Amino acid sequence: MAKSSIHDVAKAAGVSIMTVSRAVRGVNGVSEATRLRVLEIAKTLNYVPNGNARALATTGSNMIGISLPTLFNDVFADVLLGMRRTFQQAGYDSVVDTTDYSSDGELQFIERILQWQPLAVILTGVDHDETVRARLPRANIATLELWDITDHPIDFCVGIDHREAGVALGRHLVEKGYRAPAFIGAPAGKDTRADKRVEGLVEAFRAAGGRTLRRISVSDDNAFISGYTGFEQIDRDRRPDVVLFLNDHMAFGGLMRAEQEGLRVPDDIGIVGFNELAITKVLPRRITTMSTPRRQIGLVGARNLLARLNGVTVPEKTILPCTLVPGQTTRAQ
Amino acid sequence: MAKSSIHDVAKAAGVSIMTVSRAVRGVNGVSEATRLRVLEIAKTLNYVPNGNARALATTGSNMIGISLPTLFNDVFADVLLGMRRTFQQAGYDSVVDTTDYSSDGELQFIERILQWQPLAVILTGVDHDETVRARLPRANIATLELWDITDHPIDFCVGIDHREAGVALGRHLVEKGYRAPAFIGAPAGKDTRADKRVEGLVEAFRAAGGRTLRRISVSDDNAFISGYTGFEQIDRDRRPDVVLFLNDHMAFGGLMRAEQEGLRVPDDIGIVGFNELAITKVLPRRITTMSTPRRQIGLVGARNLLARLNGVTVPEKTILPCTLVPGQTTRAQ
DNA sequence: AGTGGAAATGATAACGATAACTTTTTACGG
DNA sequence: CCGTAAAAAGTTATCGTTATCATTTCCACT
Repeated sequence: MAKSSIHDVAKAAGVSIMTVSRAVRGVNGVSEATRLRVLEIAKTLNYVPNGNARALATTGSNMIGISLPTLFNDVFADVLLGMRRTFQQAGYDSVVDTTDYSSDGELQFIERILQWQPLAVILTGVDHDETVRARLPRANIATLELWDITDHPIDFCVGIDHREAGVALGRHLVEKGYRAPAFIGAPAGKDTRADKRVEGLVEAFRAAGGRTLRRISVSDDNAFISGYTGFEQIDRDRRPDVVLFLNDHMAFGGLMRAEQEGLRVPDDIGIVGFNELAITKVLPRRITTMSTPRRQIGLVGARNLLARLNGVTVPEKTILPCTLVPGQTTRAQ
Repeated sequence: MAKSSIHDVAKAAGVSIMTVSRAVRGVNGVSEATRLRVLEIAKTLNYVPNGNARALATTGSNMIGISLPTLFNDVFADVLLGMRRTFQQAGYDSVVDTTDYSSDGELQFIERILQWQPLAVILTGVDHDETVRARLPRANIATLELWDITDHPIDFCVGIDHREAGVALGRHLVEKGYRAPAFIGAPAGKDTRADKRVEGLVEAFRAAGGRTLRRISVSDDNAFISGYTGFEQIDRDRRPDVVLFLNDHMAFGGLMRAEQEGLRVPDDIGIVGFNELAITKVLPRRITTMSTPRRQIGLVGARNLLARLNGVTVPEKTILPCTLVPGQTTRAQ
């Protein structure tokens, strides 16, 4: 069964292609009788409108391109969840791609997606290759930057203040008496959001006269494993009193390793995660973490984008609040 | 800066549009000098070829559509990992979408993706809406079914034998003396792969004269949480001696709940997962599970698909082996 | 029956690229 | 300096659809 075009349907139905076009789009200008007949024939012929021709003729698709660093992180799955559903209900198609945290990957995504004349582009974070900005003239393509914020977004952004989150976390730990922090996560420069949180941490600890934060980089794809192996790399002679992880899954991996090494948590060492991922809800001891409004970021981002597409002006910068979640993996006092 | 077409570039460069077309595609028939000049101008004009027009003119894109049930499952992230990289290196674009385990969602995916004249389509599982098969005439669109297997694939399939995995797991547990199994997972009919595993389990336990398997359905998006809440629903008066979960994350959630209820694992109750997800590698006690070759499924699938696209005949059915991983959450004897 | 106007239908020209063919230019040997 | 083949560049038709405008059909009302 070869693929049939609007032409074939028209011929089979004995009408012009315009009538078929109108019938399948459900627009006005066809009698109910012919519409039904045309749709009937279209179905038997297995007719599927050619999106390329359609997009070409109407100059512009209804597609929204979404770029994420990775799918191996519940954070982005969460963000995506609210978003895609919203777009779909509004009649837009969305296409997701991953960059594996490389700005080059992001650039490639942009180049690929722009070929399809998208209506909008959604990027993760606010730090991009210089070329990316140049390629996204806000006049033509609505651009949403998610998960991080900046005073000078390409178009507009919705996210959390990572630096501030780092500061808040750091101050909390300082209050609890911690003075020698370590951070385990992606290498500096890879995940710029994490870098900003680390900056905030450093500031908070420095203000309290604490020891310089030690940073340990790990690279395994999987968070549990990299948390575990990251913890192994801690210098046993100058052991930190608290270890902060890129996220809760890594923190859990680290926690497992700590216990295996015979360290008592939180007495010997504190463990801190980030994001308040679902796993923390099932553990007997809550991990100290920072709750981030991921679902909401997706929702607000999507809604703002829809508004923006309909010509409504939206705020350039939307900051959503995080909440500190004290747990039992850091000292009570 | 308005978007510019091949026309604008041609005019600016003082050549015909064909020359621009050849230059940007890097095909033969343009002198090195003009090519450079054209590319230079194209760059300054911010020219991006219109993929829609291109696909229309060449009748057919280089796009591969991938349908997955969800991104909230490391299994599919794993499968995807090897696949997309392979496609990208081979010069194909891939587009991922999720169905949330609904066959209607899958159908919608098909309808959407077919508009873009994809080169190939990748589906998860082998059980589809009747319409899906009709829409995918293997002559036109290569179709790969992943993660499950069947004797009559739409085109060809690469996966594991879920029923057999269930039987193997069941036999192992029977050997260990278990006779009263329960399964906690998605409602029957939602995840057909899980259903097949359950079938296998039922068979194995029945053959040993065990109690009928109890099935508990949970629906939370998150595996840790649904494992936890699923375990709560266990009938305390007729407690099973072993609980099998849809996957290791759910098993971990269940394990946490069991311990909170004061049950000793494995003495009071056995806990079994599936997939050997990364978290199992960091736990002090290994969860009894079944290791599945997810990465390999992605790789083999992708390679076969590439071969298929180049006219090579590939096997209709490729079964990859699973490995039982006995752990400490079931009795040793 | 005749007429005006709305509804239904059709014809034609884009949309932005590529394929296939034709024409012009270049290069080189005699 | 000519002839000729190869390389470079251009012309035209086409892909499948939609926008726009032109035409036909259908009714309701005088």
